[in-house]
Amino acid sequence: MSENKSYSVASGEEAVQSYWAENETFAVTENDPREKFYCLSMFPYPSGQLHMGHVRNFTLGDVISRFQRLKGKNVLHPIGWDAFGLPAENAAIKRNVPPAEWTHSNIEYMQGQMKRLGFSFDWNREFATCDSSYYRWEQWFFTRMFRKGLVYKKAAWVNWDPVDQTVLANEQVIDGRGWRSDAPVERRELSQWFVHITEYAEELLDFLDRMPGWPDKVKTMQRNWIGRSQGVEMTFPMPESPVSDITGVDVYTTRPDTLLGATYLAVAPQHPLATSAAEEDPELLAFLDKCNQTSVAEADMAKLPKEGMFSGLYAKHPLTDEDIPIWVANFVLMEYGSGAVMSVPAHDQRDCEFAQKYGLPIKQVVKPKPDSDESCDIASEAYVSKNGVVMGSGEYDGLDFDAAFDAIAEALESKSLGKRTVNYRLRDWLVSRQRYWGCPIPIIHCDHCGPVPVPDKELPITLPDNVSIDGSGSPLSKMPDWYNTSCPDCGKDAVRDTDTFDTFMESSWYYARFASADCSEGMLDERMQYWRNVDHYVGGEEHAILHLLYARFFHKVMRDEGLVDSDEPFEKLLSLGMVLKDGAKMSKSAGDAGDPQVLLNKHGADAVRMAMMFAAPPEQSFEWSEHGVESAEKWLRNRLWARVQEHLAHGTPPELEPDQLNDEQKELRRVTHETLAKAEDDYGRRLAFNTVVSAVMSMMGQVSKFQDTSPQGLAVMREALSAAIVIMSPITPHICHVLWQELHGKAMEDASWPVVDESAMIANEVELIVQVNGKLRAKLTIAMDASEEEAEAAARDIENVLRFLADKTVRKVIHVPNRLINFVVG
RNA sequence: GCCGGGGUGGCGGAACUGGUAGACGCGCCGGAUUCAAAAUCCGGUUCCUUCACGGGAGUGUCGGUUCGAUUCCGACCCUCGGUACCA
Repeated sequence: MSENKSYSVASGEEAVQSYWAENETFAVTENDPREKFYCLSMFPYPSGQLHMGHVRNFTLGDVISRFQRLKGKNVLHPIGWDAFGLPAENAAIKRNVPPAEWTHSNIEYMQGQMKRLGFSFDWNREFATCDSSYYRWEQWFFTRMFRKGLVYKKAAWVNWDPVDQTVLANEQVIDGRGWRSDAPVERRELSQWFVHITEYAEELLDFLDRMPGWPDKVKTMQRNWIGRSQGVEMTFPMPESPVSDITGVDVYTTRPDTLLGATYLAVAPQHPLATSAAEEDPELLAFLDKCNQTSVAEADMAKLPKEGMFSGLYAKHPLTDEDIPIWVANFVLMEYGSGAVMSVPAHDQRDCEFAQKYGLPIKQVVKPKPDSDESCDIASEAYVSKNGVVMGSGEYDGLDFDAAFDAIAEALESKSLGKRTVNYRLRDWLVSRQRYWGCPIPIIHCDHCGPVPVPDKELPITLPDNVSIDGSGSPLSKMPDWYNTSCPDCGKDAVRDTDTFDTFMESSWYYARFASADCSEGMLDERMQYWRNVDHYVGGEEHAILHLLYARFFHKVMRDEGLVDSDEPFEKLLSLGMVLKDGAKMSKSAGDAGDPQVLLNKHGADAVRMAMMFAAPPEQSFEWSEHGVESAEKWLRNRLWARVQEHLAHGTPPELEPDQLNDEQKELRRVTHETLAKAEDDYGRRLAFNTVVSAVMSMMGQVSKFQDTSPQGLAVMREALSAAIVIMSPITPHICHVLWQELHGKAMEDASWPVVDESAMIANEVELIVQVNGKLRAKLTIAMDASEEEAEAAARDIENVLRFLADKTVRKVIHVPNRLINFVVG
């Protein structure tokens, strides 16, 4: 072995990558005696090139996979492509390149980048969601959901670009205008497919309490998103309604105790009562038009100043029969609930501000309890507490929240004007998109039979490729050759649905497909039973709600269809913080920010991976800087590589004999085993890969100072270097592969995590902190596990401590063994 | 607006269960090596004060609990993510 052998990034890493490819090192099967471990990084959208957010995501998944392999697991670590979506159509419009072609060339390029980064993927299982062999089973599954009654059609409001004559995604609406046409967006009502996720709301909520492997932060967000509440659904009757099938205004409230304080109703601008009233009121019509010229995005709506207008209509109060005016308000969402709310300005802050603005009556019906210290000044702000007692409500006066809730609910129930209900903020999942580059919805519309699911034997319904995309309309709806067909039930002329699925449909079950990626007989096969449940799912925090909730829902529906036999898809979740560039999330819309290619060429994959892992703990967002990459490369070359080469030049040492070591040798051995123990804990439990790196750096600092070339000195050195290589190998697998081979003549992938020798970690002395009144005054080296008496005596011997104890009385001594002793003086 | 995070030296971050704030690295400063430089190696580096020993302040802001708070509680400021058609 040559002492001068230098570390070469380019040739070295690519040779190791070829070795992995030729040996299919990371291809796994189900016929394996080891315990299985399924590690999955959220698959990427093939946007063109990887950005540093991808590098972080896949490196983290790779580190976890490689660590679990060292721990003796049979690790499945697959990769695929979330290939349908808007950017491919945008590219088609802009550069006149077909979405399929654009997508496939992006995939090819990004595959190359992934291989160059050395990820331990089982490439045999790779697929893209735009492969008909994949989406075929999504179509098949949708028809199962259709037959189960889990899907239905309903009108929904979309952003409409009046110039391009097309539906806009929220992202495509910029300051209320279409991104290409710059025309003010309008709202338009379309008939759309919905999936009945609310039917699973209770279960989706309940299981959050049984998912210890998920971060509380994500579970809290999902809980709030589902938004379960208990309240009362009631009707404000309208004996003289202008709309024939409306006989009252339905509202839901969680505060029936304040019902007697309701002074007006507010309906959404899209509510049938509003549109009806506007027919005879040009001013109201103008207001509705104005309301309909905003995007449908909740964030945009919520930022609008709260505005409203009286509709001229009244409803009857369900308990008092009083006339209650009906207002139209821009903050009421048509999509949520019944599109109408009852307003109690005295006890709801938003209602209060609205009432003040428009001079509507404010009627107080709850007051603080006499012994309460709550403040209540209805003139300035609403009193929203549930701890008060009812007043000004006749027979209900004096009741507390619970009693008033029940009494008023019963009164409404006895008049058949209301009932107690559980309500969810969660809305059903709108899955239809008026776009081309997505999975065609497998439904045929027949004038005689209605919507009919495409029979299994006719699946998949593939996308036509001779399509022209010019940014106007919905491409499939302009292709009669494609959509004209016959009804599977009656055989008469019929048309295909020309919408495609929301791409969250594809990402809701891909994790399961990886277990049986090549199965052509069904959506999943028995191999899913072996791999079932992703043990560790790694992905960005931006997916904390939508993607993860849809995937959990899909899993439960698959379970109810007998396709999987567990309740939840992901045992453990690692929710990654954002990699920011100039303070914002890296994404397709942010352009090419953070292309790792230059860094890979210059410093190699190990250095890029190491710099990324070292930069911050996984859950934390941070601003990416390239500065760490060069220093990572230097450390690998000048520390790890150099120390191993020096060591190899001394030949093979004898067997390590722990009992024969001198103090210095014991000390290095203690550091080695403490580092191993810390790294194992950081990898397995804490997921703090940044501190794994810093621990190894510290350890290598000790190694560099250790100059002992005696036989046992070399043996201790060899143990230390071997530990450093094993610990680093999940993060910097290429250089570790080479060094391990040189040190042990064996393949790195056959190595296993060393057993920590507890006896090597025992120290004789500890450093004790000495405080006076909680302030650090001295440090003290003392025997391990010294008693309080010994510690106190030793501390009282220190000059600086005595200075602070002089002419004071020690009132208390706090001793935390092996940590500190604190004198409380007065 | 609403929901959920985050805020620690010049910078990225560490401090794991309330017990030494600033590990490790970048940057910077000094030294060794060199004819010189690059590369490499060694040392220093929160701020104020002190010749020094030491002392004081300090983890977004203000307040609280505690012998002791980056850590727990309350209010606020800033910032990031999500907000249902970006993925």
